[in-house]
Amino acid sequence: MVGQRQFDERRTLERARDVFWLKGYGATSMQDIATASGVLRGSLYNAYRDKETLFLRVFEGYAEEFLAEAARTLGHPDVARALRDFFDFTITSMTTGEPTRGCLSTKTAIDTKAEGERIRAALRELIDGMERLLLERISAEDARSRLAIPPEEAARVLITMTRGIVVMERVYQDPERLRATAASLVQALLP
Amino acid sequence: MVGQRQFDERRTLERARDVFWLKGYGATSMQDIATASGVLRGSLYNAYRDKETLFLRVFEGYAEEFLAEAARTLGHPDVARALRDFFDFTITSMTTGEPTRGCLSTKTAIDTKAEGERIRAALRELIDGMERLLLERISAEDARSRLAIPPEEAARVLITMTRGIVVMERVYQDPERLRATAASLVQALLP
DNA sequence: GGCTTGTTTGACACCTTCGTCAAAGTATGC
DNA sequence: GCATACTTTGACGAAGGTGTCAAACAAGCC
Repeated sequence: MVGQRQFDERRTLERARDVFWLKGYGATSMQDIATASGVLRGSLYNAYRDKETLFLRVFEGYAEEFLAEAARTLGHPDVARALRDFFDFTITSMTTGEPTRGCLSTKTAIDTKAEGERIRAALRELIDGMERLLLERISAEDARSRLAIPPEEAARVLITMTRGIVVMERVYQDPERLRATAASLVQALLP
Repeated sequence: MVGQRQFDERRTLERARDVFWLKGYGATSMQDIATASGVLRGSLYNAYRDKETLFLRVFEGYAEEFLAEAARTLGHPDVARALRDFFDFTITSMTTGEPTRGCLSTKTAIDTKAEGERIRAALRELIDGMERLLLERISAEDARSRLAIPPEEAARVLITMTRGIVVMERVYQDPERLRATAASLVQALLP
């Protein structure tokens, strides 16, 4: 290789992620990312083709990290506790920052400027992954018998609930309320 | 009055609502609304001051109508059926149109370009109203005893779930799946 | 008819966006 | 030291955004 990339790719993608996360896909301009990363717009276009492709690259890393951390939070031997830990993780993640950053995947799902099929597919992949993790956990011996409804249904209710919590965070800005709602659901699913 | 408004205000606000609903607040331009309504941009600015004020005006009508219809759907004497009817109404509402329009309040809640305090307040008002309706219904004699968790908590879980369903609609475009998820939750809350 | 008062209209100023491109720069291999 | 192959850089074009404003207009009142 000759004309080598001058900027730190890892760092740049991280900055891009932060901007996309905070402002959302549609409201983020390439200039925003250029400013945040210190890489000129032209270089970004040269390296990543366009905004959508750059975003997909960023989202890939985000999803991977998110799933890895989520899996860790589901580790507690008591199912109810594991689920609360899981919700706690997502809530902490979305209420981090000032102003709070919310949830990148949900922002993207709702963003009308992010309706391309590639983005949709990436979103589905992440949500499917989260649902799979939840299903695995609540299908375990100890959980299965305690569930109020079949594990497949419970997993879908749980994953849908995380999305709802994200929206409520935007409206009420109250993490405690979110945790309480999550705990209520867990209570109902594991009576 | 002398210089009277030339355009049909009711019709214009309806068109504006449709555009906001489809594209979301941030992605909608005044020109979009001008085109959809046939009213020139200048007239819109003259009549409504700016985009945010116009939106608030539109949202007011939307919220009122939504609450009225939601209240109607909760009327069935059997609680479980009433709740399913309620979810059915929201799901039908968001999957109407081609492409499906989703949910205006959720789109607005997530839109980073709609972070003004007036808009936030309007959103809270609507969600509070929906929660109140749900709480009233499930606090009724017949329901209270059947609930797996206290009615206040159940109401909050339910309203949060509607928001989650909106997000899942965006990702999977599958109304049946949404209805199934809603039914699962109702099943868990009313065992 | 003419005054008043608001609406309509189209042009305007100014800013931001995306994506492109030619020219300049630079590290490597030979 | 020079050709190669890629990146960087700044300018560019075309499009679209918000909000403003002066002039034209229309309807009622006297």
